[in-house]
Amino acid sequence: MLDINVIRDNLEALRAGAAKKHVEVDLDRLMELDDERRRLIRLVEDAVADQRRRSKALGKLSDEERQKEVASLGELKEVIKRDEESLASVMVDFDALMLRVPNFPAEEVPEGKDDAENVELYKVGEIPKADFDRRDHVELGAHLEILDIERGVKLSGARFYVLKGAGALLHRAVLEFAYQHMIKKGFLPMEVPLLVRDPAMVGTAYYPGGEDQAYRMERDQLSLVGTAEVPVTAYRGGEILDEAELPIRMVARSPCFRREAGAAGKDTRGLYRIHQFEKVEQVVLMKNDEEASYEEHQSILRNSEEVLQALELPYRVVNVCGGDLGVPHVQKYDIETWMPSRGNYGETHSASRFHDFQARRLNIRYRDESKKKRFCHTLNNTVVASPRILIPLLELYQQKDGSVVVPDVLRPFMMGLEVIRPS
RNA sequence: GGACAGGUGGCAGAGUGGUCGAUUGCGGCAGAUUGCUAAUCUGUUGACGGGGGUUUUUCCCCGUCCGAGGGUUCGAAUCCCUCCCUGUCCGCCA
Repeated sequence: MLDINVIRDNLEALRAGAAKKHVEVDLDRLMELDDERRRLIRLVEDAVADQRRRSKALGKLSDEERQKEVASLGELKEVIKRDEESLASVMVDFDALMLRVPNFPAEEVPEGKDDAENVELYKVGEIPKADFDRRDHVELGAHLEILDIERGVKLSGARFYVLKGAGALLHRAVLEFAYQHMIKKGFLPMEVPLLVRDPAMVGTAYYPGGEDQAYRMERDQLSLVGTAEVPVTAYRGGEILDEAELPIRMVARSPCFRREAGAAGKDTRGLYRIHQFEKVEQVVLMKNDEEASYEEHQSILRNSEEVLQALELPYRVVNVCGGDLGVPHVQKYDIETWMPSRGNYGETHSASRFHDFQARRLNIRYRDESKKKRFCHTLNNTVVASPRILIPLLELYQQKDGSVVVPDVLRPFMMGLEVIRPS
């Protein structure tokens, strides 16, 4: 959410920003609603002040005067009630529209309407050539008996899977490796609720707009999170922090649930697009400083690159274009890891910078040196998401004989297993 | 799930229809006192919104906020309803 005053003062810049993001938002209507809202607030408050004064003065009046005054106040009460109802109805529309006003995209965000126009910034690692025909992860997984998609679908439907044996171990190993990597860097490990109330979903800007992508337990009014970003970012919601506490760097490992509505028929093979996966996510809460925020964005991007480099997986970093940005974003970098079966890089990480957009919705503030309250800045990035990362891991580490070598850094997390072979 | 008791300012804790935004204590901040510290004394001390003023800071006026939302009333922290949360006991349960 943006400050209404900032919106008023930068209306044209915001229009341009929304256009860059290819987001439709009726800012003229917002201005009308804001004018009406301010007018009604003044009207109601002046009337209430009058009502209070006259009500208090009732005791000093004679019986006859009091009777007349009470009758007159009764009429005033009706007027106030009517105006309050008008205000409430304007506020409903105003608040709903405010939640849909997109954040300003950064200068360096490229123009473009969808992910095809994301701009590659750099590549790391050579794409290895194999002197044999590689199997894709689905075939390989079946051959090694570590991945069972058929029975996953039997249990839960399309886009579900079962990992077993060394597959289950590899999944947990890559997550644990990433988790510990972040803890060593000073991030605070967190275990958080995965079912959250609406304010957490709205605060992180998944709602409104993303309702179709989330599993919502209507009976309990809770949503299964699609990322630990939601509970971890919302964790300090409503609080006023000490500046000395900042930045707060947190890391959480959690299951993630996504409906993938609208993706029917897309990426149907294998582990790429699934309803349930696990992710290690880094989240930063920091002071309200655009330059520091930018630096932190670079820093959380590097943290994840370190994980891919330790796994020796080739990847590239892209600067996400306006049309592929979400409503809350200032800027986003995706990391795409080389996936032989796709013959291309596939998205494995997403590093986001929001300025105070989420913090304003979540009401996370701190007192700065001059004791002034300011909204924090928030950022986050994937550290690793599995099983999607198992696609390049299995496909690139496979040997001619159909076995898969376990990357060195993961062996300690796999009870020393060095090579995955059929049982 | 059932029964009971509660939710008041950073914390503790008064207040049961009318100068209550709220007694008091602790904490915080400022000052006094004292070689320093501690102790003591004095003062001060919330959030959000609207308007004015300044437009960096300070300031002034008004409104709202006693878990949330609704209701009764000329007037609600105080009465009523719904929901949320906490505690205790019972039931169920990984």
